[in-house]
Amino acid sequence: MKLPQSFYLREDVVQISKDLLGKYLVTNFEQKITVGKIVETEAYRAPDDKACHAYGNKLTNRTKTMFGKGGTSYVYLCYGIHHLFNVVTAPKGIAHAILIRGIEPVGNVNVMLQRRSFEKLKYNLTAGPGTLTKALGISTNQNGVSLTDKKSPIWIEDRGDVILEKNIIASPRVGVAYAEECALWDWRFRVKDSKWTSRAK
DNA sequence: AAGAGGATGAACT
DNA sequence: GTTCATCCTCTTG
Repeated sequence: MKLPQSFYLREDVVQISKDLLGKYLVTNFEQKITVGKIVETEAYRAPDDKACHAYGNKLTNRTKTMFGKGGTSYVYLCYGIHHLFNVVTAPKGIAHAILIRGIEPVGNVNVMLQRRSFEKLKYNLTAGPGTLTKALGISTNQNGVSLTDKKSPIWIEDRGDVILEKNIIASPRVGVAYAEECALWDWRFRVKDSKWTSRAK
């Protein structure tokens, strides 16, 4: 079943990041439904997190999506190449977001292979925030869309999988060395033993 | 108006 | 381990 708005409106973005592990990210573009099980996430939290785009509650044309109501998508272009998909959480006005960093392909895998120009299935099909968006067909066109509307092309499902706390590995976030002391926070979460997470650096 | 740099990935040596 | 593709966003003047 589709996660309800209440799931996203909570204010503990770190807890929600862990809750998202084992949930299913689904997209539906051009009548092609693709599904991936979430196995890696990262939390970002304004105003105190220096790694967050909205650090200090900085409001710009880009970050305004993060201030929206929990349960919307935040997609932005990274390095001019990669479209990174985030889930906005907390009530409107609080800029929290969760970057989806890794999924395990489980539905319509052949469509994902096509989108990535892969001949056959390999672990790097969907490991990493820039690759999974390509496999699922997500781009900055979907910035700000709802994840809970009936007609939304992106949503997240709970299919009953439970990831035990002991099977969640927490570590520092990747690529945020500039964030000083916040770079050490263990806000990156992944499912232990999953082969579909991005490689640690 | 211009310039620097980024929540990365892939292809190199 | 290193390099580079590539463009939007934000800061500065």
